[in-house]
Amino acid sequence: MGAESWSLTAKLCDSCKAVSATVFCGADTAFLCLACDSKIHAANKLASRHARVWVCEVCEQAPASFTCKADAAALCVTCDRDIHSANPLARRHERLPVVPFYDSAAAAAKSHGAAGSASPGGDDDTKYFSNESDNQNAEEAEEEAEAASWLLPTPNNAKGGVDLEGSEYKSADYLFNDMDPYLDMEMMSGGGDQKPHHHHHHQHYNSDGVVPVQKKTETRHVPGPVVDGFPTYEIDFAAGSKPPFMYNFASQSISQSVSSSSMEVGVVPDHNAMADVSNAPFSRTSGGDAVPNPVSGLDREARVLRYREKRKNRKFEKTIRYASRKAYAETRPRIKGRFAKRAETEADSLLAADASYGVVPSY
DNA sequence: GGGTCCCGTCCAACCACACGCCGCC
DNA sequence: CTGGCGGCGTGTGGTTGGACGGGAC
Repeated sequence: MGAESWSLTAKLCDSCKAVSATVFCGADTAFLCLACDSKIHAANKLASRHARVWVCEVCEQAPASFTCKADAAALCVTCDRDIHSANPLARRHERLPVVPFYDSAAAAAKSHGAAGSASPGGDDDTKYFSNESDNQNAEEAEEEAEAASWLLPTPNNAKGGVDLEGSEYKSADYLFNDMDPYLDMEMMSGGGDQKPHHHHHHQHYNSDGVVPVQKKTETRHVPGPVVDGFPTYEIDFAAGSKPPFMYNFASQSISQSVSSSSMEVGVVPDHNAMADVSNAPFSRTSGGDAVPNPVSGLDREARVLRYREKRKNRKFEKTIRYASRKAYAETRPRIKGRFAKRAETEADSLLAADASYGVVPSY
């Protein structure tokens, strides 16, 4: 799964014009495929210092500006707003400004699993959840980090362990202060999110849920004015931290029609709003020459739909941590679906089978 | 419009046990 | 400090009962 599987045309590599672009080089203002990126940016020392970012996974037309941990996706400003302005839960997704990489895109893809976008080689499932990889430790660390990003601090934690003056608690509070509590409940169930430990749909907003929140990181997100229910950020990067590779994040009226929830419940998008969104220009922080307008409203709608489906399949599948346990569970006897005690004879035969396994029988 | 019934959908709970983890020696 | 051992907790999947939503009456 990946860029190739998207039926709509992704932006082509500015260099070879043959393959869809997966990275964007700000210095060159060029969209490049993996191969060309490696070729070009390994050419000399100067080129190797070009900061690159992934191309947005949704529109595949613009440089990613944010990485959504919950969606495990890199999104451009417009798509980020499309998707995360939809509802309170989506708004709570922890998004971090995309950090540019200077290494080869292939290497960056390996080291920045969740930060990647339109996946190099096309298979971001592998990137996010490669289960048989050689790089087991890095993978586990990545998984842990991702899992951690999903944990919602309980109010107790927020009050006790987290500085109330910090942005973490305040931002969550901020994000919820205007929410419609009955909006987008299906995010938790229909969307296949990690299961809440409470009963049924209407109880999903709980303090101990697993819905991620905007968390305090090395960056400080200072909520600005809410634009149509969506906060505008002023991101203040702490001294010492690298400035993010960002594009403008202009306040703009935005419809909530293009959203995870609306898509998932089949609400017909407001095409006027779609056009409004898709026509939103994104300009570069430097240079000022405009990047081509991403995609039409319908294209965007289709892309977002595909993205949603992709995310659903990818992100919310049950994660098997121990394949051996899975294998064992599948072979265990059951009674009405419940694990049953293994009959002694069966256990004996299994033991015998184990004992004899690999032993050359003697006659 | 409100109440009741029925049907379809969703999901937490249940079970046994191998294995990972941790403390102890 | 290291390795072995033992105990405890965790994770695993198919089925089911209960709860809920929505439509019909």
